[in-house]
Amino acid sequence: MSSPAQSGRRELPQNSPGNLLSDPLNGETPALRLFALIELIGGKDHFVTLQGLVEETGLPKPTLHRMLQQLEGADLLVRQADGRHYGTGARLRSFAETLMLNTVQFGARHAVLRNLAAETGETCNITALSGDQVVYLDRVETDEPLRVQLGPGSRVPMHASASGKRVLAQLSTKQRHRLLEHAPLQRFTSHTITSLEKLDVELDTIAEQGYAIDDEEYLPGLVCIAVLVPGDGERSNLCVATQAPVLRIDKSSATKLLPALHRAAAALADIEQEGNR
Amino acid sequence: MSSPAQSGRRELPQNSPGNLLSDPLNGETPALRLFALIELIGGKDHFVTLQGLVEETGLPKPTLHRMLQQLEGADLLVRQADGRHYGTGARLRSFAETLMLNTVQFGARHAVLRNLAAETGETCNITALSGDQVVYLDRVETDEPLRVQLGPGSRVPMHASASGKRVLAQLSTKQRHRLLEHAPLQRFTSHTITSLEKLDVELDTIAEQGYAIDDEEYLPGLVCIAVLVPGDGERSNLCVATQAPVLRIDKSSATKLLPALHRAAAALADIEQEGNR
DNA sequence: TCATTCAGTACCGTTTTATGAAACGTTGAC
DNA sequence: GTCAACGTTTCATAAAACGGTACTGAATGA
Repeated sequence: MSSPAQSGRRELPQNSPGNLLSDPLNGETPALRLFALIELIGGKDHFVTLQGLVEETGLPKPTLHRMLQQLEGADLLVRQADGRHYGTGARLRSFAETLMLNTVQFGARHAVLRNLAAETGETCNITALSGDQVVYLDRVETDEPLRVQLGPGSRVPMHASASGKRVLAQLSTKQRHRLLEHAPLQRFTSHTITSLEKLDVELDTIAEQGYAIDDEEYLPGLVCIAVLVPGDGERSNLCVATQAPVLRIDKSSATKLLPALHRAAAALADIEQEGNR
Repeated sequence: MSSPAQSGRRELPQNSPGNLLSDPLNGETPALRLFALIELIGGKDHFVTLQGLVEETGLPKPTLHRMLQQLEGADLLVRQADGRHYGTGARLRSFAETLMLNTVQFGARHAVLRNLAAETGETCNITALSGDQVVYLDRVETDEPLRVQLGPGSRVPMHASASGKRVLAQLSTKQRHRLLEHAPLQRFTSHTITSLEKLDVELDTIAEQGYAIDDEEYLPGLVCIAVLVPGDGERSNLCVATQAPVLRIDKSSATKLLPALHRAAAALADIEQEGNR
């Protein structure tokens, strides 16, 4: 029962270039700002004070005070004996442990991915369609010094990525257009497909051959090849992909990776099957 | 002065009528309720759906929907391939790991470890399962000149380490296989267990006897013995372990360290339970 | 095929929280 | 005693969450 087609909307992430990790403490909804504060404090190997946080974050003092109070009340932070230094609380540590313990699913996925990366010698990703963008769920980097940086959690448009195109290709023309019509096909490189007609042709080809290639359509010099991870039904929005600089792998030689990719996809499908209870 | 009756805007939980358990999802401030939702989802070893959460929490559907949307937008949760199951996102996992690395350094954990190292005269570690590998959270080195170098933060495969095997041993056969079957059991030494069947036998033995031994399975000449640090619930992914060259401690003499290890594990469990101070 | 069902999503008036400038307390250094 | 640096409280305003109701589209069934 895969239902990838989602109604077009959403204006949440708004990951504009300058705003990535720069200050998650500003411009977000209060709850997320609170969480970002926890992250900030939890990421330090020393205690923090109100004043220190004021200087570091630029937030008004009363605001931070209220936030800390709230977190302390929830036992997420703990005030030290001197009353002015905050550290992480028991609940937070317990949470971290539970979290790590219950990521069996993720662990299994990661193992498959690492195996694939070892086989291919290149950076490998697991991606999923989320909203109207492709999100990187997990990644294993190659050892090669020459590589592209794109952390897990980052997002990429559908029409300019191998994974995005592969997912789109399994939809009917009508469904594709419904997903695409609300956002223009933005151009990133000279190879980016920016016309709906050309994209349709490309997607039909992809549907036929089973794999998609991003031939420097998003980042110059970066080639990527993606195959679907089959889901319960006939459609899926999960992909596994390998990427490399065009210097090492070009559009034609990329197909040599297909056997390994398909093997990994089958393994991931197995895992997914178990995961939904 | 610790005055328990805090004047102020927020009355403490004081579970109002009709609450099943201590219900952190009701009666709290929105931000904390959001966090409680993350905890709820992160504490499960399977994915959740909107409908399932509605039934479990009793919160109105639109409210939960909004919360999930918010968390997904922040990359704290990720929607699975079918678009209706939610799981923990990359940001959350990365947060958990950072947290464990940082909370371990200062504070009582390190003291326990140092004490254990003094008692045993060998290098001691605290480790945790992260993804599909074992990560070293903290370590105290022996004074002996002959020793092995493996810094904190470094990773080791599950099937070839005492800690990894000890953690695996508490899982069901099915869960173990889900984690292991899709990536080969890589061989490191002639002692490495590379067959699933043999590993299963070994893990069952470990579950029974309570401790795991790495008998030169990862590095030639290195023996390691690990026990679990009990957590809140049944399972834990935290281990404490001692390692030494086979010249000083071999497979049979390693069990002499067990009393000290168990004492340290109990101490660490206490620390986890109580928070600090 | 068309009707039905139901999980998931959007809407929007109401209620609840968060916000932050300013003022107030408290502590400790000199 | 005065000062300075922080932590804490107040309060009018702005913003966000809330949740009943209604809509949508995919899955299911007749």
